[in-house]
Amino acid sequence: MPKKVDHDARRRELTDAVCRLTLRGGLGSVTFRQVAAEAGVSVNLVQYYFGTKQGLLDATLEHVGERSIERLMGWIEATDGSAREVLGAFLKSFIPVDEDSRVASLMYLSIYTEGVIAAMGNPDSNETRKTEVQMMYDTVHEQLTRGPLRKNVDPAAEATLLTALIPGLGQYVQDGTITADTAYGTIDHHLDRLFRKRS
Amino acid sequence: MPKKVDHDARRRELTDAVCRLTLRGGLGSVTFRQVAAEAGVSVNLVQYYFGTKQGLLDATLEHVGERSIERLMGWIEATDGSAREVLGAFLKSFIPVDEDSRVASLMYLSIYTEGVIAAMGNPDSNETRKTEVQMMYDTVHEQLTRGPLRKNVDPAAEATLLTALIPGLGQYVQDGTITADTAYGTIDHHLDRLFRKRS
DNA sequence: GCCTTTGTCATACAGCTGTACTGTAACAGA
DNA sequence: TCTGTTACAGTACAGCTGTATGACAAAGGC
Repeated sequence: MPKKVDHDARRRELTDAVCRLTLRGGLGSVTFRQVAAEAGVSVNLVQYYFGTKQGLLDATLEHVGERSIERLMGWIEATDGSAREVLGAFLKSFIPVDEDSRVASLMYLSIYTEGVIAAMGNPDSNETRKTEVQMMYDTVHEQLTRGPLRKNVDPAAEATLLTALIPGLGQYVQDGTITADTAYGTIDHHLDRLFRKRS
Repeated sequence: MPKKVDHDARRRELTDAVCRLTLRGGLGSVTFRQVAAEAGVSVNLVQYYFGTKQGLLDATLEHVGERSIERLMGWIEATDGSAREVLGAFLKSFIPVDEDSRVASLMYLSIYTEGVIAAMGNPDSNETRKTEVQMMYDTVHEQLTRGPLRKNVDPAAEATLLTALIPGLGQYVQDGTITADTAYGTIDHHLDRLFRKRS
């Protein structure tokens, strides 16, 4: 096989270009030609590596997701391992604070939401999204059950609330309605309401 | 002046067509030609009444918003006027339950979010969105201050949480992740946590 | 009765889109 | 050294988009 090229690296270069474009001009400005120009390659190269446009967007989301998970792992390792701390780190990881998490948040809000909107009329597919939300719910629920919770706190009900709350907080931080600190404060404040303080 | 035509009615026919199309195939399927076909008129008529496409979308959002407000007013009048009940009605009005509110929720999620995404790189404009969110926050905050609240409940912090929570709940109901009853339950449960029960 | 305005249609246009096709330089294995 | 595969570029194509232009029927004011 001739001309050994690191495919993964090349693909990442291109999906990075997608991220930069989205960050600048929104998803609407992400076209094959724009991506090619941004990455300094030919249009066909983008096709060559991703085939279709949906393939490009899917790969972008995947790459962004991978980096988000890596970031999250780092955060969790920095905690004391208690349910309260781990859950806090998990929830806060969805709040865009630096360039990386801003990109992640934006890409998810863009591609993801677009997919949801497009697949809204017909109830087929839309599966991946549900499982993603379900995973978030499950994670939150799992940490909540680890406790220690205050009296009359229902893990299932609170997991639903938190799972619905976090994307909204992230979005408001993203568009500058509130600051990241306010979002953090909201999360901490609510977690204080759920968890018993340990002595 | 010849050929008297009810402009408002005509415009509403066209924006209704936009809603139906969005409900079926997402915002991506809303084009001048599709709208014209759906409404059974010529392409140019859509231009004639709205000029540009942005004008069409803006008018659609406006019409949807008007009907949402009417619906909300009805709900509020059905309450006992207490802060707890009024706030509950206000928050629940954002949860899509019937065809009307489903359309409202979807149109906002679509047009609105798209606008936010598009205007994300450049921090200009984006004003209208902020004021909308601000209005929601203000309304929630106003009702919270009416009380009676439990001890140690901060209206500002809780208004932030609720304002971020509601869109997420609405979206999950929209895509079938949770039921409307679950969303209602989440809202009621949380309001119970904030308000003192009156005897 | 005529004329101007208004509502409506049909069609044209330039631009952009995703995708397909053709060509070609470089390198690996024979 | 030859050959087949790989990584890329250039360009063509069909389709769709929003928008502009031109024509035409109808109806009220003079």
